[in-house]
Amino acid sequence: MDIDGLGDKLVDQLVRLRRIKDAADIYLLSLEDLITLDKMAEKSANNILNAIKESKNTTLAKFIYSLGIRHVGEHVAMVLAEQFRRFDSLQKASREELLSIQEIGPEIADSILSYFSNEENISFINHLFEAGITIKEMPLEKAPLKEHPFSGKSFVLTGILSALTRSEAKKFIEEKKGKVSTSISTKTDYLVSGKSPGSKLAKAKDLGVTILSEEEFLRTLGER
DNA sequence: GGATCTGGGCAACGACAGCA
DNA sequence: TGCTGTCGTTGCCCAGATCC
Repeated sequence: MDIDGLGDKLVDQLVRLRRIKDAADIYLLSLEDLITLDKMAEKSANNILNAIKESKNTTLAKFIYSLGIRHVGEHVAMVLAEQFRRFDSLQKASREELLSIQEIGPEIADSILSYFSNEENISFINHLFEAGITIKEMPLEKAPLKEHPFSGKSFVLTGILSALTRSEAKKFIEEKKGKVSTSISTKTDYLVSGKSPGSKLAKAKDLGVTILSEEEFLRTLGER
């Protein structure tokens, strides 16, 4: 659910002290529950409570990703959200429906079916909704986007970006119908190179990939 | 000011999907 | 069936925020 400030050490403490039994209990935590933890004062506790509150209203893709279904990461979760639009539709999906989706093969389909056939998982999902999680509605039909230079192109990001974070850059590319990958291949169209680029820059040059500086990327992003 | 924790970033590796 | 490209996971490092 991408809650800022809630890392593994804190979760460890919360579980150890029996403040939470599963992830849904995080949404029932109070200031008193947090403030008594090690290395936790009022400021941090309030930051975490705000982050928890903000994460309650989430997107379908993020919610699917957060369930931790094997083989379903951020990308596959987005594919499933685009396809099914509603969480209950995904829950009821048949193997055939899942296999008919581009990028979903038998392993992933079986993993999803297995997850939703487990009663413990269903009870956990119900617990999350009872704790106040809401999923933002997805429009039935997406408004047609004007063709953008990034549309249909494959991107890889390297180095430190100064004007935006990687996740923001990724979000912007995806909004323009581009795709973000983690490794350079012959199918990569653009490498966006920030400060202190890694080995990807050399590989991109070898493969003749177009290299964009952060400034060029932002300028092109603003086009159309 | 040191200690601790988190988040961001990179790299490596295994697993998966798609294709010939 | 093997190959290629992509994705997910994990581990490591570093910088920044916060606590004590």
